[in-house]
Amino acid sequence: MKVRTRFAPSPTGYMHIGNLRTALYEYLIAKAQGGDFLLRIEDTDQKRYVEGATDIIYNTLKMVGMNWDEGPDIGGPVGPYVQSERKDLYAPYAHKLVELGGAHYCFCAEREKELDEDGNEIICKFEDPCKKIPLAEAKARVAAGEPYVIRQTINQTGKSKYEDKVYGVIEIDYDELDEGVLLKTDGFPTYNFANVIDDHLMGITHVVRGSEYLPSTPKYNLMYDTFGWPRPVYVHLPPVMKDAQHKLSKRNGDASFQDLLAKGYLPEAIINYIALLGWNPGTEEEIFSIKDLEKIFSVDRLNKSPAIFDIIKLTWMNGVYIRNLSSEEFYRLAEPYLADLPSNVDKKALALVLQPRVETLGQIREQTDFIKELPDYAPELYVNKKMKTDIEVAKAVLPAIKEVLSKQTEWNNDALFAALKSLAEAKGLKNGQVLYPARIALSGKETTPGGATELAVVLGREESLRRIDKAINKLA
RNA sequence: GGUCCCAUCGUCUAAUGGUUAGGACAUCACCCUUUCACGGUGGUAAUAUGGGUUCGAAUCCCGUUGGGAUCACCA
Repeated sequence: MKVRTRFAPSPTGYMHIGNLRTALYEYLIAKAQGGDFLLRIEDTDQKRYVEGATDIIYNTLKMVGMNWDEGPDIGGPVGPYVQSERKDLYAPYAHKLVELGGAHYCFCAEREKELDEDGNEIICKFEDPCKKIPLAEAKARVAAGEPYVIRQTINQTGKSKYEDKVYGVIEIDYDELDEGVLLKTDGFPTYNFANVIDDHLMGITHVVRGSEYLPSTPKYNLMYDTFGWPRPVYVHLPPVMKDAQHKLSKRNGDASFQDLLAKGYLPEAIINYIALLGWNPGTEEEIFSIKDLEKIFSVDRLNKSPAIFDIIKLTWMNGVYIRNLSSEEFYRLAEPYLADLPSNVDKKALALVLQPRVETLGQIREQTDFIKELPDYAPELYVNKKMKTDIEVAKAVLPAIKEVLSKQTEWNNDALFAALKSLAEAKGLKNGQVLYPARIALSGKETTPGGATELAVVLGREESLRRIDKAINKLA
């Protein structure tokens, strides 16, 4: 049977990392077996709907190359793919489940959380009195227009059992299971119910979701069984954590895909990194495109313990992707970050020296701020033991540098480097004793994208000479 | 609190009864170098804990500890 998986987000805001990773694994499980990946929007909670959220979902998936085979925008044989558009479809199944003895009508008021004297929530299992109402009587009340919900009926005793692809056999006592609402007063299904119906109707073979559903899965199985439908293969995923205690969450502004993009992370790097958060290929390679992953992904190598999201390793990996870019491609990506530099700056030359030096595009700004304006720097910057330079050396050599540079006709890196190198030889100095002071005079910074002559090329002749002049005056 | 799940370097992970417990990020040192990076080489660093089973345990079993999840007319 052809593998079919689905990504079923609710449109409640931006895409957070844990969500994206779930989508990725769903996509890969399907693609690794030549199966279909579907997109379904779960908007049964009208209160939480956020305008524009579905576009974020579409854009994110497209940007990272997770193309869906069926979905709200492109349709498919088992649509519609938005739950609110499927609304009328659920109630008949709910009523059918009542007939089959898997559910019952309930007329209780909405449950409110009870708190004890310390303000802690009292946890107790809900015993639904409506379960005992004879079906005929319940139907009469429904027919009379009394508001009702349909609640799952759980009469089984003993242990429920199922196998999860990553966690193995899970056994839970039926006693622990709550008789949850399936169809709400407003006629909408709850997530629990809509999921079962949709997954079955859409022919989903592998249900992939967070491990928080591990304890409630027996309830789903009960419904599949009562309807006489085959249970899907379950793949529960451990959470992505912010630290040892906390899950990465939408609240508290934890990194979302959009945040990372804004900071200059590449979609390819993000996908590569999160693929490895909870899965490994079994080899020592770790740089993979999504196409590579489609070939090698396997559920067997999924991990069951939570993984902490480590932005430092992501940053390193992003650097790898940046360095692997062609210089043209890097320039294209870097250009927006170079936009407010003076017009005389040779941005292409600058991009060339920047590429091996940044790990995110966002770092371009901080590395190039000195170009627009020479920062006010301390003379002590001229002191460097390894280069054997200090303020006196700088004082002596800067005027000579100025003279050489002002005579320079060819203003490119090789020519400038040759000129300064012969200056050092003529003066009996080490290269560093000329180049280090020149670099400081040009940038006013301890670390810079490139050496002295590279900076001179970027700044241009006029600005370079002006800055060296300024340095001479500063030290005088 | 009941139930379920998890536990290897700081982090991501490999090792499915026999390895000097491997790799990557981070960190440290050195080399390269026109600073800083990049690149190269090397180092520090882990099986939570106590019992079993076994010739042999990170690996299997039990307890302990620690952490997470779940118990909504949210998904």
